[in-house]
Amino acid sequence: MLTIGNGAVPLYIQIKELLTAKISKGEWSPGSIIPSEIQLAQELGVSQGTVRKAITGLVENNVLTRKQGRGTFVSNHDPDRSLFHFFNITDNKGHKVIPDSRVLHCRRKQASRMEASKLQLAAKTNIIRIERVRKFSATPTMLETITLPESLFSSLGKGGNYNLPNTLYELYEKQYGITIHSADEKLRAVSATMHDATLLNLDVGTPLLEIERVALTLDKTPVELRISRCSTKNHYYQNTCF
Amino acid sequence: MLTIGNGAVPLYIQIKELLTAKISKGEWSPGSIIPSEIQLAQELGVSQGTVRKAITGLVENNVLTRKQGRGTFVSNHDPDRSLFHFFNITDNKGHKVIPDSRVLHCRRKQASRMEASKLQLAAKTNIIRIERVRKFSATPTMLETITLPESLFSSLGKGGNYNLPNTLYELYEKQYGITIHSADEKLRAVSATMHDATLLNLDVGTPLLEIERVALTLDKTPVELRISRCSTKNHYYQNTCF
DNA sequence: AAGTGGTCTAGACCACGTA
DNA sequence: ACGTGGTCTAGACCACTTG
Repeated sequence: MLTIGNGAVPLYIQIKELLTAKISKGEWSPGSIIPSEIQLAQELGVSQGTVRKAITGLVENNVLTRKQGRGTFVSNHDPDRSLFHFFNITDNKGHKVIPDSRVLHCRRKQASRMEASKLQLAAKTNIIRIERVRKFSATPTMLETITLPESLFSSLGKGGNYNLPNTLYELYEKQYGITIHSADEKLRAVSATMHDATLLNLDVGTPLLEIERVALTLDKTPVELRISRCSTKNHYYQNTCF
Repeated sequence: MLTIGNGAVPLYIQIKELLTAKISKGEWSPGSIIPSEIQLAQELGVSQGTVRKAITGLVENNVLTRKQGRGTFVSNHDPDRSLFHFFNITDNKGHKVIPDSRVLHCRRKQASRMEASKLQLAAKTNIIRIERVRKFSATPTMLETITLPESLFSSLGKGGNYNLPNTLYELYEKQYGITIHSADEKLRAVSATMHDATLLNLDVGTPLLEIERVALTLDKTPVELRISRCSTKNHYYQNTCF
């Protein structure tokens, strides 16, 4: 089962990859319990300590979640014990407030050059493009354009059903079996266009914070492109560096 | 030496705090080697595994650095094996390029309300305020205003010596014994003022990315406030979320 | 009571760097 | 050759959850 030998990859790394693969392949699904450390150790023919070290690494990566006395679980996007927020916007007091959202439209199109490139799709692949406004305490603050490969989310928003939940990543997981695990964000300052200005109730040319996010699954496949244009009059983007 | 008992804090956590304290107090200085795991285990009357677990935690926090065959060292800001970059600006291809910098002035003032608040100083405490322009491949791109408590950096920039190094954190460490360990950043989009526009060779009103950074020591004392206003025409702020 | 993760120990062996 | 960190084992005991 496991490779062993001189100059080889450490056992706990191999186990980490093995467990990661099981989750990526959907053999263990988000929220479900995995075998106990002792059980895994027996199956793999290693000591409990080695399995433990592998699991510890995955817990630190937010892939698994341990619950003392209960067991170890595959992390998920449930709203309570949420995987993580991915939401770095706070109000001017530093409080994280989740906005509500109103979908403006949800259209099927061919990927633009930029979308195809960011999502690593062939040119003109079919995509779903959602546009929505997010409000913080009744003030429209963010304008989001979300692009998804049609092949992975084929039923999404069909039949004019724009009543999408606020927490899309939960939907991706439950409805389409796709768990977002990490995201790359690029931030720039831009000027509000006429379109932005109308929807966010601002003057044309107002500086906006543009967040271009590519969301990735556990195996680093890009599955969502999200471009947010955000008024930073009463909010800011918060990041802590170590 | 160590507290033990039921419901107590785990040993490895206590050791972690003990080691952290030694570094905070300057008993072990940046770049220097600490006693071996075996030595520490004997001194503290615990097993090597427990010391190891404590050290592992600090390595993950970038407080210590392990070198196989040599020993464990207190992390520092040396340019080669650098502690970390704290620099999230990249060019449009995603390459991290370190800019050069030109100091415009370095003045002794009383802290503004905002500066006193962010640095947790009493009102009107003496501070040093540095303003500098940073260029990426000869193009002026960032305008930085750096505020430091005068009490900690008393000799800095005295006698009109504005010839400050590009990597200030290295200077703080070597010259003033202050090691920056983490930083909180708040990002907003703002309009270029006349002042910004002149120095960055832009039009007034151009959107700029403003980064307000408070840099902290290991014991979470704020020691630097840095406000950067950055043109994002050819660069962006990069962040990866997990 | 039984099973799970969480802490801690003692010791073996390996890989690496220095002298 | 020696000392360092890196991996791995086997087993003890504790804390927490569930039946």
